[in-house]
Amino acid sequence: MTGTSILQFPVLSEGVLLKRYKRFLADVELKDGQVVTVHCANTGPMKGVLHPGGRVRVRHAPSPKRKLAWTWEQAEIPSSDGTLCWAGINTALPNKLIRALIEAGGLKDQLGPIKTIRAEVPYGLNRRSRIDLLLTPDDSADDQRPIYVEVKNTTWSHGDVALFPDTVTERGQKHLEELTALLPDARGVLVPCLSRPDVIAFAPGDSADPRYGDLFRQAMAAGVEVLPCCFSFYEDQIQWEGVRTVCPRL
DNA sequence: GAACCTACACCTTGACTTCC
DNA sequence: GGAAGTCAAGGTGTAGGTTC
Repeated sequence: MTGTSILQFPVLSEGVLLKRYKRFLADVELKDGQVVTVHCANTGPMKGVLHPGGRVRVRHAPSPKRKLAWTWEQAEIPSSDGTLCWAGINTALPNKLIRALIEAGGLKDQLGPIKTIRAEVPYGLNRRSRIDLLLTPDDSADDQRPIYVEVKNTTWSHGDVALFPDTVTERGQKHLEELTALLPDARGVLVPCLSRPDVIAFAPGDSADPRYGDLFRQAMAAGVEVLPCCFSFYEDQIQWEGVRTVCPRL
């Protein structure tokens, strides 16, 4: 079912990134010349996708509850083959994307038939962490263990290999340890959401966070499953490009 | 009991402040 | 100087209270 639309939404507006500042904010010049301040839903260093002067897509979502009416959703980036492609930068999107993918049966081969999906379920030490998705296998599944799914968004790449993290992430390290600790009573699944279509594999970003790389390899050796899911981004939808291979080390 | 609303916790990471 | 805590914006889901 690769190439099928997983999420659809109203057409995004296109503009040019002027500058990003205070990590949460960016100024974008829209096609009509209007300059708007947009919420940047990605507080990380955004390696590989932060290109002032480059084209971006933003969503208009005015609300009394929001200070900013615009949200930065996508950025045009140079792809591994030298052409241009669009990448998703909103870190809140991958959870929805992976949930929609599972509900559509896109990971049935890897996860088996699923009965229920719950989001943000407390788990881990003192239940102070929350797993992104907790899956309950269908009664017909061979493996009846609950499936804990941790989703990570990545836009960084080296050549055609996607990398995560792009900076030291203690939280990411903790998530790997907690996923490993769930074994063997449950299945622990790490889903790197590859928010760019030009990558063919996934590897841990050792150069950014060597400890994360070590924990990643330990987790895989212990039985944590890794399912890098690749997506392509359009102005009105997101399509699934399939599961990519895992390189334990770049 | 169902539906709705509100409050709260957590998630993302880096800059800044406070304290030892 | 280093460690720890706080804060920033917005989204999401859960828990609990209220209403019908």
